[in-house]
Amino acid sequence: MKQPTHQTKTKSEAQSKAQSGTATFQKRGVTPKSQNISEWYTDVIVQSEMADYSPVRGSIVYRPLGYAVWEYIQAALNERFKKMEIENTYFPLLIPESLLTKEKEHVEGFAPELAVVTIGGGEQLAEKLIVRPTSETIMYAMYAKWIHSHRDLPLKLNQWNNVVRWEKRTYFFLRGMEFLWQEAHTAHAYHDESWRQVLDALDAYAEVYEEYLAIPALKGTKSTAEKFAGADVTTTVELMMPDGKALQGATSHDLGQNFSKSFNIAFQNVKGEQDFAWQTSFGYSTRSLGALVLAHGDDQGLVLPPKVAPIQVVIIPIGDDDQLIEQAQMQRAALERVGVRVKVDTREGMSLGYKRNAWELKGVPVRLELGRKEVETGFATIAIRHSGEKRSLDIATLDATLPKLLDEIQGAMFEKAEEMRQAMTSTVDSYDEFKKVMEEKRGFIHALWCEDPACETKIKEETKASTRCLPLDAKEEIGKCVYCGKPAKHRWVFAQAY
RNA sequence: CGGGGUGUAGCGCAGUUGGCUAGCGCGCCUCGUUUGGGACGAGGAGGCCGUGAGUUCGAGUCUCACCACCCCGACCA
Repeated sequence: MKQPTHQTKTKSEAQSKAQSGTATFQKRGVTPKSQNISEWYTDVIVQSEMADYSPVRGSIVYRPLGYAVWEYIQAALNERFKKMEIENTYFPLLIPESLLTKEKEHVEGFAPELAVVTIGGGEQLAEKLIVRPTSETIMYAMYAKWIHSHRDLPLKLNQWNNVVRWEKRTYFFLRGMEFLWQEAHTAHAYHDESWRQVLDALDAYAEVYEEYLAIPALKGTKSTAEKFAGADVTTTVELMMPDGKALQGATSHDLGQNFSKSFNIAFQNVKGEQDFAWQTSFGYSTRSLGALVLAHGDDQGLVLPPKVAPIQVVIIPIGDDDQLIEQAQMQRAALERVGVRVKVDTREGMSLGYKRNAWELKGVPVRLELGRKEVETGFATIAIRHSGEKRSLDIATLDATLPKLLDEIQGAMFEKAEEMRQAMTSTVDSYDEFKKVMEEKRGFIHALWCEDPACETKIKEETKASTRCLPLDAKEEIGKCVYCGKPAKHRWVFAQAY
């Protein structure tokens, strides 16, 4: 089938869009999600003003709406890190080349996507500086300096920063030349303790995805081929998107002693012997914003779960008489007192329809309309963004009913995402079945695999599906590899990755 | 890195076999009338036609080179 190119497509679409306002319910300028999810995705992000393209290739600008969502995520993670006694720090952006090359697997993993500074102050640098693709190396150089005794452990530091990876192809939030994330790096005296840390971090990630972004998270371990360069074990939270592709939501790595041996992070243990620290690292990036858009958005635009919505309730006064505006402001004050984030849209010269569409596009969970009718009856008209449902609520008790409604929405959005994921999850026992699922609907596929990387590669080549993880709760199941028929012990989860 | 496409007003685009003062829609500004699902009228502002060279009496239009961006595939959070 011939794929029309983006440009010729938007050309014809722009024409139909301009004229189709009355013909369909389509949001002006937003490609329907079902028609082309990738165009829809970009349209929604740009037009909701979450983010925009920048003059730098592959790098985007996080606009206030996008950044505010990121700040809620940061707050949620910081809270959890604090409980784990992880402290925030900041390390340099530029890393001396010699440091980066210390861990062999690590360099090899990142070499193709490094940005390198060779000139500084108009002069060739004696040693090149690497723009960090991640900070293991520079942090561990310092860890070596700071850690000498078992009493210096555990050391648990996090930083919120930006990293650069020279991606060939970029995509809003999901894959960028520069992205924002947090990277935490811990060092421990014992492996059981560091492994516990790996899992605790993974739990925190899953919690934030589920409780804040309302997206179910599948926890598991990565295959050898998919693990982080330099890690012994990589654990992951995998998310299912509505188009049947999986997104790696965050990763938490057991680094063993790989880095502590190359960076000489050594300490004297309780017995007085020299030992190398057991390390972990874990990260969560702005890719999660992409997951949020994909998972919940619809043809009307963005849909934000209340917990990460900068505006949870928008009040639109219908008409511009002063009493009405005053009513709206009073409601806002009352709602703010109970912790609801509210905006009153008093902009003049815009029709009601225009405002409704504008706030729908921006994903505000609840729209509250106050007009003559509402004031007379004492009941406000409420529109719920994610379901499109409308309700009538007693104005006098909004400060009690709206917080409850927001919780209800948060829960309903998760339920909906969970149903979608279940519908997108299959268990197969033959390769024919496997291929059929990949052709028809994709999604998560649970299949027995012998854990031979050769099979993994073949499956990926033939179906585009790679191993996403071995779920943490997977039970041992003796059987035959879905591809080669050799003995297999576990059912791995496969999917096409974003 | 391979394949495709596009550069003309803030955005989306049209611009005929080269021709005179470069156009349309949306958006923007001013004034007025409006506001229960993207309001209307009148007036107005806004252009090194991606960059450079060439052909020509004359280039948005033809030729060449370059640059940039977008889309599709192999790698990555």
